[in-house]
Amino acid sequence: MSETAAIPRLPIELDEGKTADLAEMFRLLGDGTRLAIVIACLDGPRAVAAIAEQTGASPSLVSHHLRLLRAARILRAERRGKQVFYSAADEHIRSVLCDMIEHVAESHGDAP
Amino acid sequence: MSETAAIPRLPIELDEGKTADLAEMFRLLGDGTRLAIVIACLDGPRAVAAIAEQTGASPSLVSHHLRLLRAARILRAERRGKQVFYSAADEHIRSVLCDMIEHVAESHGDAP
DNA sequence: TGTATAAATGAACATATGTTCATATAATCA
DNA sequence: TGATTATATGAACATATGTTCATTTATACA
Repeated sequence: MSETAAIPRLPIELDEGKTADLAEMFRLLGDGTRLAIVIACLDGPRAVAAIAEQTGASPSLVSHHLRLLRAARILRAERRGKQVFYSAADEHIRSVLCDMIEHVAESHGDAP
Repeated sequence: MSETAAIPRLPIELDEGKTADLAEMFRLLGDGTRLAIVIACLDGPRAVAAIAEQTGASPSLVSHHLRLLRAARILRAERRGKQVFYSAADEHIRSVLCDMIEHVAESHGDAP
């Protein structure tokens, strides 16, 4: 409404390195298959085969993506016998997804 | 702390199409140059040349990226004379960034 | 031990993507 | 009008990236 509103700032100063780290995180969520894998792991630990079935991707492809997601600490792995269960590393991932969902929802059509 | 906590769910059901839309948004933030451009526009409208200077990218490259960010409604454009000012389309973008910054901060080092 | 199941890994390939350079459009002012 | 500044656009290229297929590692069970 006004042109000089008090807009909250980002919690840190973003130098080039931190920006690159951030971008890397977004890049990992920026693939449909990988994002579906992350979403499949949001509601609790899922085995690789289960993720493959739910997402429609091959177990091999899922495993490749899981390695990246695990390395980035987006997902965490836990072995139980022959199976390895993956789940979200923390709640920030869920928050990020919720905010982006709201953004997409508002962008698609309802201009006040 | 317990193994069956009440975890809040995502605000919508994500079918394949919506997941792809979401991924597309993350993909756009998943490039260092593009993310720097978005960040440069968070604190108010910035002209293209100013964005180029702040990010160190060429005006041409910035313009290419701005077109994608504008099309995805991540940034909005406003012309004033010869210059075009870009700013964040809504506050969700900022929220997404804040959450991801916190995620990266927690992932980098402090395991309890 | 050997067999079966689950997951991980490596190589190879097709495609997508970021960047640069040259050129075009838009707007202001002499 | 012509000249200058500010963005935008298109083509071309080098590189990155997602996927598949074949192979390997790991665990459980007979």
